Amino acid sequence: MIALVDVNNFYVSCQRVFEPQLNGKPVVVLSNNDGCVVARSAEVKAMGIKMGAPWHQLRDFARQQGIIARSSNYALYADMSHRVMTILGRFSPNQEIYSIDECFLSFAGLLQDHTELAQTIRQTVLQWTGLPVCVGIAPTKTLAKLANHIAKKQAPFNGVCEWQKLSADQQTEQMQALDAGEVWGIGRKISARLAQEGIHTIADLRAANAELIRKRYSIVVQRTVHELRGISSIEMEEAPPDKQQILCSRSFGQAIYAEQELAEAISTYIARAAEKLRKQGSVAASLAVFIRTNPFRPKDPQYSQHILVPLTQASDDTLLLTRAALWVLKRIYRRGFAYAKAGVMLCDLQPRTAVQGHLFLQTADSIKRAALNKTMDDINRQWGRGAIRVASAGFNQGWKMRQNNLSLHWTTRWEDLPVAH
DNA sequence: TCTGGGGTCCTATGCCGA
DNA sequence: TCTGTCGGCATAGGACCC
Repeated sequence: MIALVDVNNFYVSCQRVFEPQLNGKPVVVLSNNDGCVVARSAEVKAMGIKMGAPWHQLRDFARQQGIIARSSNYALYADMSHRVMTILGRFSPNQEIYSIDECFLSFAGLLQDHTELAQTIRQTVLQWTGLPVCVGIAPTKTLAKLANHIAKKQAPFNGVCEWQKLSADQQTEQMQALDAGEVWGIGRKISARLAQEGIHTIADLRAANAELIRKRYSIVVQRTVHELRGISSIEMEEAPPDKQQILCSRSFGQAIYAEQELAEAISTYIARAAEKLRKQGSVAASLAVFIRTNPFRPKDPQYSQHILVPLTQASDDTLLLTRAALWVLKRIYRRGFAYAKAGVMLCDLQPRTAVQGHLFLQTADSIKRAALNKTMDDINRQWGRGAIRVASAGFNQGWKMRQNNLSLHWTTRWEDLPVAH
């Protein structure tokens, strides 16, 4: 049996832990650059505001309705997530952290009543972190997700839905009441196609011909059908696999024109990506850079370009990767465009231990260089990101993203530590 | 003025050599 | 030698997730 534990309105709930005056009020958290709505409190959902809605279109309405906005504070969410996951890990020997706010726990071989245990989990997480969670329990991951959804939406469940405790008729009723698009793995496109074939509800999808589904859609959708029938087809993952690619991209606070400014942004992103790369002990054998104008302003001249280049030797060195990325930037940069976004991607990742030496490359400095990178990582960990950086990352950074409603870093910065009176 | 960021997996396609 | 086929591989793009 598998439990899915999920924090309700995670980002909003994190904000409320440290700003209790936000409880009961309509609150949204905005994406990077204060672009669109990425988390909504129950009050905001009730107003019909959609996930992903552009904030600039909502601002007037929000002001009228008294909606409170916060810029996203990822340092806070990452830290709170870590606390929640650590607590949840105590309840099962087998935990798969699926995203920043949810994880699967294996309840296999557990003697205790599952619903009781899930209630204990809810109380513990709430008491120790201040965050509300709901739990879905079922024989497959897809059903556990569905049960979690039901636990969240239907008050009588009191935050926990154990699928097996519903009768067959109740299970069917629940599935008939929900659109197929609510199922984990069925997105907008596939649910639209399913609807054309008369498959509207989850019950319809469960009853569909799995072989036909495989032919018309994909093996992924077929697995989902099996999972809905209680046949486990998506396994628990013990350890998170190493990343296959590492991407860092941002929209700019305002449009930028100069190659110099793009170079600063690219340097900053490479430094961040390389840091992640070193953290997982990998090296990158190729690297991509992209820049683009704002596609939401079709009347402006548009330009979007990216190039992927192989590196002579796979590396995790910030300086080397920066040099390569700036070289690529020179190739794709065109004057006269209003650039809105840029990014870098590190690809063809390999374990550092598996790197092949290069016959013609000097590596005399490589040990020194590794030490330098480690020192930079140490300094930035202790003093905050960007405390030490490559000069090409610049010092003005006029392209930095907007964060007009950023809260304090209550749990990760000493000077922001809340004071109790 | 103002529309996120970071991933994964799968399929289709085209090329190459056997 | 020519032609057809097939599997493997790389790549691009689409779909999904949060």
